[in-house]
Amino acid sequence: MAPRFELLKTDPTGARLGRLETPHGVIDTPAFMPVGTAASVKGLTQEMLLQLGVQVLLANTYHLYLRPGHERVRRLGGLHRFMSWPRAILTDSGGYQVFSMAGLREISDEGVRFRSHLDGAEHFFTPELAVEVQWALGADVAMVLDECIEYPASHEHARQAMRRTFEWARRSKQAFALRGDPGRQMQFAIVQGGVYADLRRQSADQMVELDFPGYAIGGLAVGEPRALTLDIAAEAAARLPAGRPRYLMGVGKPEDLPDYVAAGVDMMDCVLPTRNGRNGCLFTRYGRLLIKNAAYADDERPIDPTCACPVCRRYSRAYLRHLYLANELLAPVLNTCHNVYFYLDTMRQIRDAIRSGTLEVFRSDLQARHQAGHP
RNA sequence: GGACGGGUGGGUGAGUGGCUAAAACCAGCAGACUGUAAAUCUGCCGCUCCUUGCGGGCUACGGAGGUUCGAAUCCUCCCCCGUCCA
Repeated sequence: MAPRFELLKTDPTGARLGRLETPHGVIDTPAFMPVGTAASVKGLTQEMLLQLGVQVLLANTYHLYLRPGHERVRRLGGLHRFMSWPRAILTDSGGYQVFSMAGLREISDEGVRFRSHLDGAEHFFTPELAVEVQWALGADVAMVLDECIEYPASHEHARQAMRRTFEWARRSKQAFALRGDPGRQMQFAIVQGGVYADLRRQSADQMVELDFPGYAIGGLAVGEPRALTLDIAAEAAARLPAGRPRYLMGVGKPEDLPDYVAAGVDMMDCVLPTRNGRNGCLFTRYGRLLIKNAAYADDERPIDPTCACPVCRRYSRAYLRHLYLANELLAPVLNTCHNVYFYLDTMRQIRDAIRSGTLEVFRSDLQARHQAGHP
């Protein structure tokens, strides 16, 4: 299979410009992927996502396995058809749920025993099952099951999780090979190792040895200081082959995105634009804006006067504040729309900056704006 | 005119002698949120003072007075509101 990732340019900062081909269209990288855990980016319709220019979104293997069930999705023609999404989908494996549902699961080398948060039923998740589910869903990019650990964690604990994640990656690759149609789906490995640089290097080397079409860096942004996130991400990224896409999982704040890109990351995803939008936190070039603040009660300006999104073109802060306080359904919709646009637009600007060799300028401008705050 | 029931902090509404500046919820104010168990969660929410502390002072449960070491809670009178009987 010919490599589908094309590296167009590498910036002196380490930032990369590229494109990833999938059965459902091209992903221009560096890319931001909105999170649609349950086959829905909360608050937005697929039509809105298309209009915003989303090229790829995330869905979650574990959640869709529980509900509506991967076999049902398969019968209904696969996830793209089921949710009427024509572009690319990357499914997370359920490894994050190992972390986030720590109270509801028991982990062993064989796999993870989950107690469903929906009905309490037990489910045994294995690397092989994660492959099977993602195959049934028909994701363009499938992630291997990994063990995402908490922060802080001891070196020994991180080493164990790294070891297990490697073993699972090996099994995942084997299970994936049995499917026999690598043109339909790409499988990405996940580097673990906590915040320990030696483990990260080791984990990356191991995964590269197994040879995957793409590599993710997982287990970060789980509570550690941001500088550490960046250091470890860069440490891991540096070990990964230049010709393969690199996906930093679960990041980040908008002002940090260019830093991750400069660390050599090609893909990112994060719930911040969607979740924070629902919670009234709007991202702008000048930093966060909490729309419920009394200061905006009579403010006729848009969220961000320099933003070209459908929300900023039409609605005032005063109105958006009213919607939020009144608990109107439009509030999360409009807030999420703005935030997702903002993330995508930031990535667009980052790609432009790499192309024109001005990423450093972009970064310092961004930093200056954030320090200055809202005008 | 009579018989019951009721008047509590911005709202609804607990609380029947001290642990009560007074539950809970709502509203309001502020903050958090990083591969989504999140349209969620946290803090503040009578006034005031400062050496910001499980700190001091003041005011407060319709009104006035009383009983008591101590009252939103008990007693008396009055004023409102609701229901029913005349």
